[in-house]
Amino acid sequence: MPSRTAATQERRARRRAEFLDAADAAIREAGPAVTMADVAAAAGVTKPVLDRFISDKGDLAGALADRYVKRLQDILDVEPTEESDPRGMLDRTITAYLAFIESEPEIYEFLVQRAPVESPDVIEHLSRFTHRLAGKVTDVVTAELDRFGRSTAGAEAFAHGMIGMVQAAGDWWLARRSEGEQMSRDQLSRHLVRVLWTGLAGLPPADPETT
Amino acid sequence: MPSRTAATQERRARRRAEFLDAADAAIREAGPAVTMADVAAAAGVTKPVLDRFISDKGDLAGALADRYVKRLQDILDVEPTEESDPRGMLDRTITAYLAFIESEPEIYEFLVQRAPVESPDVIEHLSRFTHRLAGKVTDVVTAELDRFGRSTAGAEAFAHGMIGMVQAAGDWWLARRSEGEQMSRDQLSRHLVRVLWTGLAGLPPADPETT
DNA sequence: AGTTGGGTGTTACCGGTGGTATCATCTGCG
DNA sequence: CGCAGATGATACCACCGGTAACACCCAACT
Repeated sequence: MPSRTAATQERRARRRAEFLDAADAAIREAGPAVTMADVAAAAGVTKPVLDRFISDKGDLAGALADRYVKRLQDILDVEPTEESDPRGMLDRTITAYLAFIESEPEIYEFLVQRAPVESPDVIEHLSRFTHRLAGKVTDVVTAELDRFGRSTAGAEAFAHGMIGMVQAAGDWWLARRSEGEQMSRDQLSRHLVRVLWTGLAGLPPADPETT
Repeated sequence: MPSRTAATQERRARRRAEFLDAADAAIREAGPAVTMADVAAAAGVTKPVLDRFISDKGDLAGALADRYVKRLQDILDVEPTEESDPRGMLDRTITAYLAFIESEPEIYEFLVQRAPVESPDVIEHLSRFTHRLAGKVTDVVTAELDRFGRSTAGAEAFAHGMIGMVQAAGDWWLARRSEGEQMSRDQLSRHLVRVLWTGLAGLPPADPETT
């Protein structure tokens, strides 16, 4: 009867989650360059205990990346309003993204700068996230291009570039946020949407001999 | 008379450059995750000798970043052709950038992923580079916006976003480059230019406009 | 009850990497 | 020759990630 082991596994999972919480707190407090000892200390235990639940640093980075990515995904997964206006959705998505990086800069930095060098797993994770996101964007963009009668050939490249544009503009905005008067989150989002949306119209018409 | 010391300093500088060459070679051979010992071995000496000329890993990363950034800057500093067509310059710049990351992927990865975590110096370096580049782009963009009679308020955000778009699209293209038939460097560049250039027209006021 | 075994904790250690102190050697030059 | 400074190497330290070994606790079985 595995009632014992089942309960144990339950506990293990909960414990692991606690350690991830501790890591989360440690990152927020000590910055993105946390050590395993820091995390263990934040959880009130010593290293080997931590290791029983989190195999190595790659595992930690992977698990945290998973959490953060899920959170980000939830945040970015804006409800398609009744009329499902793609441009409005894009605006809301970008605004949500900016709000995220603004509220959790340490975590953001850990996620995109520190974690990937710890394990290829994280790279894979982030890459998959980006691709899922780019996939959605590609769908929306492709639909819109069809509506405009434009070639959809470069839709995927455009989607990836679009994500990069939002990220870079977000980094810039985040770094400048404190200096003097700066554009608001909503202003930046609207600005980017405007540029990107109009950029769509720059794609060539759908007849052959494109790109 | 400091002829002795002057000659020595000359030698020191040359030696340092040799070690940087060795580091360069080591990165190309062993990937972006080089250790100081690797570099020392590549230069045919032991660690402490290396340390006499390169104070620490941050120094190494900084010096390499400096080199690579200079090279990239030279590459991106396309000659303004007689008619100084801004759109053509943008196209040539992007193409040159893509050629760089395609020819030196290890160095590119070291520069943007590994080196920044080694020292804030590198972050500063890259940040300055990006800002210089964004400054130039901002100038061009602002001029163009003026020509179109558009607001230049978001020109800087646009410039940074634009760089991010090119980088993200470049990463995507680089990763997919080997898989199946993929768009060529020139195609991607043209594609991005088209999108970005038209995006300019999406910038707001001055008067109501199309779509 | 007592024993037993899995879960939980700690101390002590290893291997690797960045960085340094100390000592040996070579070179140029009066 | 003999000195000084530059150049070299060995041996070491500190820190971090990771692990082995051992000690405790508590529930379950007999």
